[in-house]
Amino acid sequence: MHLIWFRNDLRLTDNPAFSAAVNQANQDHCPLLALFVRCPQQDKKHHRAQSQCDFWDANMVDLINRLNQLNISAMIKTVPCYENLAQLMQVLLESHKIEKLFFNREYLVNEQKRDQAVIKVCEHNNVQSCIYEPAYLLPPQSVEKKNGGMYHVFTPYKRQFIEQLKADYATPLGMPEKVTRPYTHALDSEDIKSDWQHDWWPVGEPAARKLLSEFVEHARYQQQRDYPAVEGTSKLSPYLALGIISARQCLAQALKEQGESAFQSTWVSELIWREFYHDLIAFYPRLVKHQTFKEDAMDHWQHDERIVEAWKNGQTGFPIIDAGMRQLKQEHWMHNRVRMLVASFFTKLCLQDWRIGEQHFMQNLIDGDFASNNGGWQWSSATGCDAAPYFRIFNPTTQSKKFDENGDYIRRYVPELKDLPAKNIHEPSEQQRRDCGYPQPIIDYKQARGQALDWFKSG
DNA sequence: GTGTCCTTGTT
DNA sequence: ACAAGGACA
Repeated sequence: MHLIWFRNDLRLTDNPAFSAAVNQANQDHCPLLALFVRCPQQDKKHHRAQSQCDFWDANMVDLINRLNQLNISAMIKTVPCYENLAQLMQVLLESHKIEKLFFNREYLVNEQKRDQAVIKVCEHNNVQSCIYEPAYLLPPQSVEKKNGGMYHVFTPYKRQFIEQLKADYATPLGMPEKVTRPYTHALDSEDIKSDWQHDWWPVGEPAARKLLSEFVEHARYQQQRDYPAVEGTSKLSPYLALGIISARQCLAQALKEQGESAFQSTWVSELIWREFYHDLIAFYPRLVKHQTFKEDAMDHWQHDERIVEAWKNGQTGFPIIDAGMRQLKQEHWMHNRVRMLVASFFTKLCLQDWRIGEQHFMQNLIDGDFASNNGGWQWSSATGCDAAPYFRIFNPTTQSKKFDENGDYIRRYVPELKDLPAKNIHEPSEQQRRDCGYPQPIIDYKQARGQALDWFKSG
C-alpha cells in the first residue's frame, strides 16, 4: 500500500506527488491512503493565523470528500509539533504496511528538517520516499545570475525568469484517474468537523479554480489593483498559500486568456515576486531567523508599546492606516496597497521594529506566507532585497487621497468617520475627531518624517 | 572599469 | 528636483 501525505498542497489537480502516487498505486494494483497531519503547537510557534488554520481544516475536509470519490481513504492525525512526526510516521508505516510515501517538497527550514526526519524513518523501515518538486512556475533556485548566484534585484531576476519560463514552462497536471483498488478496512482517523462560513473565502479547490478563471476573464488588474475600495485584486492569495491552487495553474489561465502577452502582465509579475521571495528563502535560509537581508541595514528600532498597540488596533488617528488594520482584524486579509502603507507607517514613521509587524501580519492574515510576508516587511523597512530606499516614506494622507479619493474604503472600516465629507475624511480636524470619537494622530507626520530621515541616516 | 537602472514616492 | 548606493551586464 502507498501513502500520499498532503501538507500545504491541498489540491487534486497539478499536484505532482499526488498524481505520481495514484499512478503508482494503479500500476502496483494496491490501494492509496491519504494522510493529513495537524500540528497546532508548531502552528503557534510559526505564528500561523487561527483563520488560516481553520481554513486549512475546512479545505482538508473538502479535499477528503473528493479523495473518497477517487477511492482514496484519508486519515487525519494531530501531533503537537514537527518533531513528533517521525514517531507518528513510524507507527503509520508499520501498521499499514506502507511501501511508498509520496509528498511534495517544502523549502522552509523547519519543514525541511521535519521531512528529513521522516525520510530517515522511511529508510529505517524500507519504505521508499518519493519526493516531488512543488508546482512553482519554475523550480526553486533555478534562476541564477550569469556568473552564478541569486539575484538581489527583482527586475533582472524577472527578465531572466521570464526568459527561462518561456523556454520551458510546465503545463499543469490534470486530475488523476480513480484508484482502482479501494481500501476497504476501517481507518483510525480523527473526526474533524469544519464550520467555515466566510462567504468571501469559499472553501475548496473547485471554488478556487472558479475564482481564478473569473478573475482572469474579467479583471482589470492593472487599472484597479491600487484602489482598496475596489475589488481589483485576485484575492487568490489564501488559496496559493495553502496550495489549493498552484502558481502554474494561475499562469496557465492567464496564458489561455491573454496569450503570450500574459508573460508581461502586471499580475503575472506579482506571481514572479512570489517566486522571487520564495527563492530568496531557499538561497538564504538565515532569513527564516528574522535576520535582515542587508547585513549592514539600520536595524535598531524604538520600542513604544503605546504605538504598537494603537497600530494593531487601528487607533493611530490616520484614517487610511486604521482602516487597513481594522480590515485585517475583521477579514483576516488586507488590500496590498494598504499593507504597504501600514508597514511604511509602522517602520519608517513610527520607527518600530519590522519584526513586530511581520509577526502581527502572520498572526492575522489568512494568506500568511512566510517568504512573501518577510520579503514585504523587509522591503518596507529598507532592510531587505531591492527594498524601498529609507528616504522613500509614504505620506499616509497623500496616499489616502490618491487611492481612496472618495473615502469609501475608510468609511467601510472606520465607521465613526462615515459621515465626514471626502475632503475631510483623510485628515479630519481636531474638532471633527472629537465629534466622531476618533483619536488624534499618534504622531506628527512632518516631525516623524524628519526624525526618520535622521534616524536612518545615522544608522 | 563603466554606464544604466532601480515596484508601488514626496515636496 | 530630490533622496544614496549598489546591483548587474
